[in-house]
Amino acid sequence: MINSVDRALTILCQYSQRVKELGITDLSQLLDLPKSTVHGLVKTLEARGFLARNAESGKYRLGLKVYELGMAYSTAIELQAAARPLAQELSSKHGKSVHVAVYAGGMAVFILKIEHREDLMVVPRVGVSFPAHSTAVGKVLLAHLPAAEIDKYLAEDLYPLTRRTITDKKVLAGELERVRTRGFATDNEETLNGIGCVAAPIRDQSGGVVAAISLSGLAEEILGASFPEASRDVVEAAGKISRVLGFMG
Amino acid sequence: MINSVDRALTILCQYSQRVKELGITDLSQLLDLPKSTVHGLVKTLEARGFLARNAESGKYRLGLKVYELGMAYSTAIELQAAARPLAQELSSKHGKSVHVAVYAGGMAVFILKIEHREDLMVVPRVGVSFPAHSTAVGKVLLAHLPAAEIDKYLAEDLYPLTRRTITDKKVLAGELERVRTRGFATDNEETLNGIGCVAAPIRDQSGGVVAAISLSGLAEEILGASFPEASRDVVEAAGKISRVLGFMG
DNA sequence: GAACGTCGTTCGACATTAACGAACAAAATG
DNA sequence: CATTTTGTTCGTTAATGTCGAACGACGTTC
Repeated sequence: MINSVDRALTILCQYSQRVKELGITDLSQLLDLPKSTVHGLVKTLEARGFLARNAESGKYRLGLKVYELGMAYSTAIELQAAARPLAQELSSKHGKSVHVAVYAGGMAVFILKIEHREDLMVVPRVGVSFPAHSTAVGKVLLAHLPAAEIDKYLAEDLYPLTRRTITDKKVLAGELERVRTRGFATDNEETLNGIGCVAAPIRDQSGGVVAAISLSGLAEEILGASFPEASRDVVEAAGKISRVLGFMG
Repeated sequence: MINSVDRALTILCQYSQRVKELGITDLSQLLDLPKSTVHGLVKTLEARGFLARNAESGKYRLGLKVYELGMAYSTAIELQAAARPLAQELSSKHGKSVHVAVYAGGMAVFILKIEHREDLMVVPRVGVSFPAHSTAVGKVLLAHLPAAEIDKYLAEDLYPLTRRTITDKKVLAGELERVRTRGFATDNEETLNGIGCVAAPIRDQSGGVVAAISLSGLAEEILGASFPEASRDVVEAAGKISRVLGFMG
């Protein structure tokens, strides 16, 4: 692991959809490094277009190169191509939002969203991430990780997002076991109050789970009267997408 | 400029929408560096999620972190928010595709596309870049760069994309001057045979040109009978978007 | 309007450490 | 089964990234 490279990447990781601008001093505090060290790293990132300086504030934003590369992220492109038509179909049949997410570092990162109505905006925009232990897609992805990875996740703090978020390791471990046997996961107001989700795993030709698809709506609806149909359709859509990706079920 | 960081970023820059996977050996040849050096850099990039290893091929792809950061590229988010409604309006009025692009390193990078019909797919997907000297948006962006930057661009080879691409420095310099005085640029089959575009500059509160918007269609249509209306509407849309961004014209 | 604080930037000395090539193992290829 | 190419490891060396202090440029405040 190369020190300076790791630090440069850590600088980039400070940015998010919420954190748009950071100055040299901000970064030197965040990384706990001398300003001169950060300066050198930032200037290198700027020269390659990974950071761009805001003329008025003097602070740095993410550069265009980051955007270009982000749009070249082939995994998302391929998953989107495979999932979009079936996700659209699922969404319009139920009149609810559909999301597709992948796993990374304890988070479910959303790479596709299809919203049926603007009034129920669950995921602000593609690219954001939610904790794996509270969301339905997160639980699906978590449940199919290697055992060692699951243990690592369970070892960390299961922080609550709502009153219903599962914060007990034993309970979550049992829930993940249920996800594997049932073939789908639920989120009963564990991430957002009033919102419920049902999610199922998407597999590729290797048989491994590469993503998860979910249907979201009011918890009382989706986990109530329409639950049998919703869970069936989500699992079915996930299966169809998996087959598009080359999975031989 | 820090050597190792620069090299790591260069590795990332090897990837594009066309180049999805690269192995250690591929990269060591591309960068003309020993394999062991590349190996260290790649492992660092992988540890931070900027690269991900494909289990079957053993080669490396862009990692999810790149996607997350790309979706956090605030410049594009803000421009998209400001431009989308007006671009949509422009597109549906003319029944043609509309694009918005920004400038970086001699290229026009597309950050928004609104297609009216699927049969006329000019820009494959957002995030791709086209040469600045052949496209209408490119000429607009080029024309409003600092003089030193323009000279630098003109000093390089103006490679042709079609028979009509401007490859002469003097001619292009004159064309850029016309773009500044007229307030818009055209692309008369200079990028793609049969395709014509009209583009105008988008400015922010500082008055500087931050992006360009274009209307594309069959060259004989858009640069023929509908040219007066098309150029007027594109310039008008660009002006409205500029005002949304805080420009006081 | 002057003094202060804060910002990004430059510089040089020091010691860390990134870079390299060779040798290794592992897998694909014929 | 031989051969080539892959990714990986290791140890040495000199290159170079790191750091703190000092600088100049803004913006703010009293």
